[in-house]
Amino acid sequence: MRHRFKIRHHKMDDENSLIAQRREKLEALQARGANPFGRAFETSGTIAEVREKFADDAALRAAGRITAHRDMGKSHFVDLRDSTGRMQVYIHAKEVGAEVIELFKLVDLGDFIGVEGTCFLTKTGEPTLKVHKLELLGKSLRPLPEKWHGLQDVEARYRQRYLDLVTNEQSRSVFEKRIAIVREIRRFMESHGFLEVETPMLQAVAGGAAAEPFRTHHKALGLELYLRIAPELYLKRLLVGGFNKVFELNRNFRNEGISRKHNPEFTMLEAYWAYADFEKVADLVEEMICHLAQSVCGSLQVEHRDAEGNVTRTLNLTRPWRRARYRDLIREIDPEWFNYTSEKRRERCAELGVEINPRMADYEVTQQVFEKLVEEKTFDPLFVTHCPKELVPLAKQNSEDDSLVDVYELIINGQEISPGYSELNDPTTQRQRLLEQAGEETQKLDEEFLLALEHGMPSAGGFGLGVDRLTMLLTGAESIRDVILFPLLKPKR
RNA sequence: GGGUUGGUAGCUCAAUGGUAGAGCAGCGCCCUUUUAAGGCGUUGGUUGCGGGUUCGAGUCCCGCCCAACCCA
Repeated sequence: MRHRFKIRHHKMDDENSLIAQRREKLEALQARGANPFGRAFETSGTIAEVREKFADDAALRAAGRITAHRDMGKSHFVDLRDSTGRMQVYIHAKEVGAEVIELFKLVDLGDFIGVEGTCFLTKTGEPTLKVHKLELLGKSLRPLPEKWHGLQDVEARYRQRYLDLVTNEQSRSVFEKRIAIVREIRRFMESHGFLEVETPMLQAVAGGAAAEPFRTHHKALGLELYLRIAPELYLKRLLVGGFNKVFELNRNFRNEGISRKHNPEFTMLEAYWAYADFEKVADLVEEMICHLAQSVCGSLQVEHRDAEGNVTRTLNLTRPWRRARYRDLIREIDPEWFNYTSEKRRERCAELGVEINPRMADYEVTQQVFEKLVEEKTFDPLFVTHCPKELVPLAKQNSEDDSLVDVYELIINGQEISPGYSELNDPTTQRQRLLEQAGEETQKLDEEFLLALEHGMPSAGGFGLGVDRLTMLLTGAESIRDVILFPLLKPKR
């Protein structure tokens, strides 16, 4: 910003001159008795609201961050921005007191200011506030990223998300959508009679899923604890306790690899519905995701775009969604698949370009085919039902075919989005399954949970829904890091 | 964990092994309604870190750090 402000060119050791200059302006402000970091400032509303109230010659007050400055000599145009929009502000040397001009000389791009001004339209028709009062509300000591390209560096966008949000419109829009998704999930679940509950994140036994947990320690109790990998076993205790419909929408933690689809902490919706089954749950999830798409994207046709704005894919969420049995989907790849010997299946994998390793059991080989040739190629919603029990050991067995379990796996956009179960409520079977799953590590058995089941749990349907992945598919984000405000990164240095 | 690509000024990006540059931002000057304002001038660098090769390294080699993508 061009000012007739004398900069003393003493260079600080650990700072570049841009920061030194701003510090000098800060000191100059303090020397004048101005408060560079401001106080409460009454406004006529958010910037979007101020724009709505805009009327010729009306006096309005607005506050925001300065993101641009156009210096015309005696007159200055400043862009004031908040999360709701942008407002042009006009400062004229002869029409405003010398005090305001002196103050304005010490203001930089990135500073927060509050102004009071009169509405007028410029020659080009831009609604503008002609300033007569100006107050500093927060001095910025570091320059913002460039106005035109914004912050491009991917690493910096994750580490300094605040700069990403300030400069990149599309990034802020993704997070606003995420916020709306979370809000609408709560509204939807509550309007369907589900109660939101909170269950422990610190658990003595990390159960409810097969995943590596994070360990932590409780000092006063001298107790080793785990961050939960799932809330399932506590939510089921609540069914035992007589709650009919419960859900929890919160963080889970898994101490595993990081990828485009995985962050060590991630947000899940998990819900249990007494006297329902996986098919009723599937109906509910279908209805909910359609509601979310409609309210957040305004359509059931969800378009994904590349950086240039070209549509790369359109997901069609129109109901009813396809439901198909696991084995039928495999037969669509190869009608004879289940008549083959183990050896023949492995040969077919090679022909189909599906990589397998020799240690895999037959059902794992089939699952590889499923993942590569069905899941990764399915974009419109698909409920996969009647999975083999080996894949989902903790669900209820099918009453007609005990090699199958009563579950669905919902696939959208080539990813698993939501699993749904007819929940296992037989304590004896549940104990056997958990024992098999725990193997040698019997300390992983949640005896308190099994005790609860023995008191009687109603038949129930349950489901999980990955909120991060759902946000990815509704916003078209390619990476989970683009839908998590502060994804986990290694500390720099 | 493996492979590939990348890390240069506050930001966005250039630079055959031969004096590290541009635009924006900043600073100075001009301009009384501009819109990525404009014009003239100008400051700013431990090229991620550490070694090596070379008369000479941002560039080539080795190691390390961080990130993105792919694979496990």
